[in-house]
Amino acid sequence: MYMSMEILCLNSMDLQERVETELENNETLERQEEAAADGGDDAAATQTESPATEDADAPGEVAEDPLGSLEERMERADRYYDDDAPHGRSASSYRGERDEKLEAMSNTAERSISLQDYLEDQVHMLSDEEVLETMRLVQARGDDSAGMGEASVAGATEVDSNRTEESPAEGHSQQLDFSDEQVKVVRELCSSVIFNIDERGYLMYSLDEIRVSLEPAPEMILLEVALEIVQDLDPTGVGGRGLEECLILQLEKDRQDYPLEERIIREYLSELSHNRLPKIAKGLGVGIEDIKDAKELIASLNPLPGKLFGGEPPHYIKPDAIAEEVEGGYEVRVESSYTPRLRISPQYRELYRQSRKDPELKKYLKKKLDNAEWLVLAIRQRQATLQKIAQEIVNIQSGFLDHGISHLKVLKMVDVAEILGVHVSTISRGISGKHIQTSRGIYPMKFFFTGGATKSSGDVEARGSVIQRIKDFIEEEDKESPLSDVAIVEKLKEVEINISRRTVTKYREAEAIPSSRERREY
DNA sequence: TTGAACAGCAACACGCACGA
DNA sequence: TCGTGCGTGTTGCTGTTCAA
Repeated sequence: MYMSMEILCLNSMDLQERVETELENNETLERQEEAAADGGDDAAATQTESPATEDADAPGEVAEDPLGSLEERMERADRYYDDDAPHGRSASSYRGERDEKLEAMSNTAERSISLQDYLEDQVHMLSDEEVLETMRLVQARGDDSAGMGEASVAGATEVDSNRTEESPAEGHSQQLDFSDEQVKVVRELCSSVIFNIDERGYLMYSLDEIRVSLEPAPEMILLEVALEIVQDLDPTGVGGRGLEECLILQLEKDRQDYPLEERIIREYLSELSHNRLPKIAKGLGVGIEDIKDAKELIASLNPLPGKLFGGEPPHYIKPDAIAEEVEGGYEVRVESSYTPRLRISPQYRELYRQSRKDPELKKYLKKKLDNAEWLVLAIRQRQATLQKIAQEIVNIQSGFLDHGISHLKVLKMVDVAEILGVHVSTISRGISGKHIQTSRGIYPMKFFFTGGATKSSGDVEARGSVIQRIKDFIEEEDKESPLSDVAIVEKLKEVEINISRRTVTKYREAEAIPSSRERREY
């Protein structure tokens, strides 16, 4: 049973892998479709001897086996799979109908281009003239800074100071000759800069650090040109050295002046994130309305431009069970189409029968056939157990399927275990890592097992339902005077849900709902 | 082979104190 | 007034062992 428990624990994708491994390692197992193509004929395989009786000394003396001979059991195992096809409907048509849905669920997305590749492509597309243009711009900025002297440098525009902060001296002393060689070097340095951009789209290291990491170390002004080029690429904001520069770059790209927004980003970003608008207004000496407008514009910027690209490939889930609506209820079908349909090879059965004179071969074949039989039956048992558990879950949580999260009921594994008459560990292993497809989407089976809060009436409300109530309260609150967590506790008490303020706070945080201060609209 | 019993662990819920 | 951190008790899940 340990072994069948092992099969029960596997989700459909792991089971598929396990079956493939078994097919590779056990020649007595074969796919049914392969067998059909080979013209395999089970009926031709006559029962002449069974491994269950092989050890009996006297011929014809059959050891008692309540399950019957191994071959009988093998035949049964094969029939189990034959029975798997829905009755009254050909397996092929049935499969054909759901193929589309399954394909939609399991198809793999085209590999998305990485941010680095996207940026590199844009650099390759740049003409030499565009590179030279940026070189002239950076050179002019350096000349201006040098001309203004130290006092003037301090008064230079914030953006310029931001862009040259890495190299206050080099910009003045270094000169560009605008040669083809320098253009080529700048292009190479663009690749170095791009290489040091993280998945957020931010430059991970200072230009100084990047410079010393290169062999030979390039002139700083060329590295500045490279960064300038990269920061001008799409997506806007890429190559910023932190959130502040990232946002400023996006404002600049708009080719309009946003002095208030820039000051807020530079001086009050932390206050802005905590919605402390009055403090910002007071600090900048402007009206709250202006701050609100500025906040709206800043909120429209993308703080993580790199997140639009690549990253981890999406994780596709193959549901292990599918809940389908039937007249007035839900019916669960365990999804078995990902796992090859198995059977025990008639050729090896025949070989086993003929191996009487070769004890070594016979012993070997018996072991393989036993394993094959066990696997076929264990998979069958897994399907049955999974079907029962999933059906019970769907029966209990049908309110959720009909009406949504607010109707999710409190459900413990022990409840389902009691109903099905199995041990709680069977439920735990049965749902582990498995998903069920419902009309509301694909959910981990664990999702349906949830604790909750006890109401004063003695009823229990599921955690998800309590969270939904909190969300509803917040949705309806006066935005100028949002509900504090204590106020939410009081409102929950009105509907007989008694949980502490701390619990409300935890729920709110889990749902990434801002605090009342942060929600307040001025 | 099955499931009961147990221990270990993690998550949850709570109270309290403290600081903004 | 509210958010946050910490310590503690409770609950449920999981892994392991062992007896029937």
